[in-house]
Amino acid sequence: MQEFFLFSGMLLTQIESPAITSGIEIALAAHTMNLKELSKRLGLSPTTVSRALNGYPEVNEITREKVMAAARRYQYKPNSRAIRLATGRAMAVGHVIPIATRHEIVNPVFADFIAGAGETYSRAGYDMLLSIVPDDDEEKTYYDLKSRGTVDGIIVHAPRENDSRINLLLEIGLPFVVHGRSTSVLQPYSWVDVNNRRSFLRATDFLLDLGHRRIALINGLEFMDFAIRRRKGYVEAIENRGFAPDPALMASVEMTEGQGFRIARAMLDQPDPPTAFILSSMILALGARRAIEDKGLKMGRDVSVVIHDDDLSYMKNGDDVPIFTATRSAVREAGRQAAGMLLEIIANPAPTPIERLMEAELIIGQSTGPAPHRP
Amino acid sequence: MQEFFLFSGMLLTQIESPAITSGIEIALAAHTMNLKELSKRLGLSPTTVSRALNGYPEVNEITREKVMAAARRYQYKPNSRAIRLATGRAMAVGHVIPIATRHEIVNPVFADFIAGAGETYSRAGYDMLLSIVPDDDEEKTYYDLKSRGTVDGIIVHAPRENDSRINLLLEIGLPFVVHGRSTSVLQPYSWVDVNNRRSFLRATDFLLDLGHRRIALINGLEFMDFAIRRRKGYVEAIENRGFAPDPALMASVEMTEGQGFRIARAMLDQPDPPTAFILSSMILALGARRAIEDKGLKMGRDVSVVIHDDDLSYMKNGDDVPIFTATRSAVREAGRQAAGMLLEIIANPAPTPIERLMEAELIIGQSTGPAPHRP
DNA sequence: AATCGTATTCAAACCGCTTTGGATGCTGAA
DNA sequence: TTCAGCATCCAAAGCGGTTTGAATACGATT
Repeated sequence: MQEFFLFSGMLLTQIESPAITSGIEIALAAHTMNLKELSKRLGLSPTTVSRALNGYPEVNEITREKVMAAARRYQYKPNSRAIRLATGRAMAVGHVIPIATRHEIVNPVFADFIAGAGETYSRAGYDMLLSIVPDDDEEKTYYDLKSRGTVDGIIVHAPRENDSRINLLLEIGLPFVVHGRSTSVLQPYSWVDVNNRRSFLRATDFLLDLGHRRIALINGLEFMDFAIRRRKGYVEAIENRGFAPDPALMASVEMTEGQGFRIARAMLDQPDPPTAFILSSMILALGARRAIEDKGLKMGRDVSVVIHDDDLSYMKNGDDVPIFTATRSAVREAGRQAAGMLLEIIANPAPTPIERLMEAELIIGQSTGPAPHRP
Repeated sequence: MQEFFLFSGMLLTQIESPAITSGIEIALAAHTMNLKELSKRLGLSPTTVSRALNGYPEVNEITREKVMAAARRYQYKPNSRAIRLATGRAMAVGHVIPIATRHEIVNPVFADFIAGAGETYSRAGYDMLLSIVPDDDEEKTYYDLKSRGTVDGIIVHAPRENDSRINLLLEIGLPFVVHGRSTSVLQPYSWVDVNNRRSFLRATDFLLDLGHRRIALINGLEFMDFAIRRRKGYVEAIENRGFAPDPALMASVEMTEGQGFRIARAMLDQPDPPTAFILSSMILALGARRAIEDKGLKMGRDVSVVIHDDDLSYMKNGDDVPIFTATRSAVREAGRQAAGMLLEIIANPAPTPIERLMEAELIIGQSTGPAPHRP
């Protein structure tokens, strides 16, 4: 390395000797082709080369061509660490995935959300940083990310009803977009969310219109904001018709197949069982369907089921005809949107936060039908 | 900003005036507390402060205490961009997630694998970089990651039977660990894998021992290396008993619920239907179970099912008693292992690659039973 | 011919840290 | 008393880019 610098130092004064330069080309190209080297080869200053490559106007077009050609030829790629230090931008966005310390569940929608976001980032030349953090020291993570300058912004996942992370991020001034909302937070902030309340209101209405009166809700854990909103929609629809929601038909659980099965079975075993289920996820629904069929009932005839469908790529709701009637909202698209918004906010720190409310579409599948007549 | 620097320049000459320093403390602390500032406050050189914080021996313990205290007090966090440039290390690991351009499926095991890996990284102070890349320009991504110095190493996901990525990575000299293996690659490389062949051999053996003779295999797409190995194990077990595998009982599909349903139903509709299924994933199994029950058959009695269970956190195979008999291998643990190996390789580039073969355990659930007598 | 504006290029400072190669002062052996 | 050796500390040179503030050349203007 020492030698290398000495030698390249010599080159500086002997730049006109093609014999020497061409001799070294191969040996060095393999090692490190950096700006200094490249400009030396070109007989230009690093300033000009940098500008040529970055499209600044104050450089002769002919020179620019030459520089571009040389960059291609020597496969010059600017060192991202140097760029980051020099520009003061991290060119990276953080996704902090909390892992509930009690039950180590990784939310399955992350995969698709992140896939969507990733598309946006790579198009914009941004990196995506993933932090898997036990949910108790999540705030410390945000603080660190900010003060070490590792990222330019953050996506907040899985907001709770009153999520302290939002205030923290506002305080420390790290740009962020929330995937979802946090009801009790009063300060304005940017978010992308599905209209959960409305989705579940419509789903419930749909079932009510079919004549169902015993409609069960199997929801996600209700410290999560989305779950609260969904329950509100469900309750609202029932009360709109002058009925009272039955607590025995409302459950709030971890969204696994097993829980879906367990709760659905328990409800079906009640004296006055539900004739319809509304479920917060496809995975819950798979369990519920099992419970229904275990009881010798047929889904869509004896028991109706409506789900919320995040349209996960590996968990499609039927390939042609949807199996489940569902309120569908593609989480991947939400990922794209959130990422786009965040980059926008980073680029020009917005005066007013951006809010994007996506409506889920109600798609009719084979899992719903008119309420059966009571025996 | 201009002003700030001017002012802090004055401080240099007036360091002994506590009145002034304390006056500025708050105003500045909020903005940027960097090494230069911190050392100025301490009346020490950046060299010493840096060494004190990084635990170098050539610094007086009393000085070190003071430095540590000041760092805490001013909440000094070294800028990660600067560290990275200065040390030449990225302190980051890349996970390149290929998205099949045709069918945009995100492999659901990624979430848990990455959760496992993430634990290891954050303990070691490494960042995790996620690149979601259409699988056609995946190689370009690796090349970029290397030459821009964005990461110190890479985890290769979802290797195919003859995966060109491995040779590429060996060539460009970027440390990596493969999650899985690539049969046709001859050069040695580091990997973590489940013994897929053996798992499926045991699963098949188990069913054969129960008297099953018509055992169907619903496998993942067989350009994937793991799928090939699983099929080998299945075929081997059958041939070991002097039987011939029946192509009509072997399918290779995308691992979705829908495909599981479709293939299982088609097989059950054959004249000589299978009495048992071996399935490459839990999600396939959910579909197969639906097909079985749709036919009025009972899983575990009329039709046996064995699955491979990656032990995904949101897709547990029963909470107490396993629902499916399964060859289980926790993908999250694989993530931890792979990450650990990669960091090890980065720390001291190993002379010989590390290989870790994990055995899956066969757990007996409620989905298997003796082969029913033929009518 | 002198002056000016414009186009083009460059030297040097800077981003915020690490690390090399001395300095400095003090202790204890010769 | 002298000097090697050790403990501490520091100035300055990187790391590999970007960016500021000039310098230079040249055709156009007056």
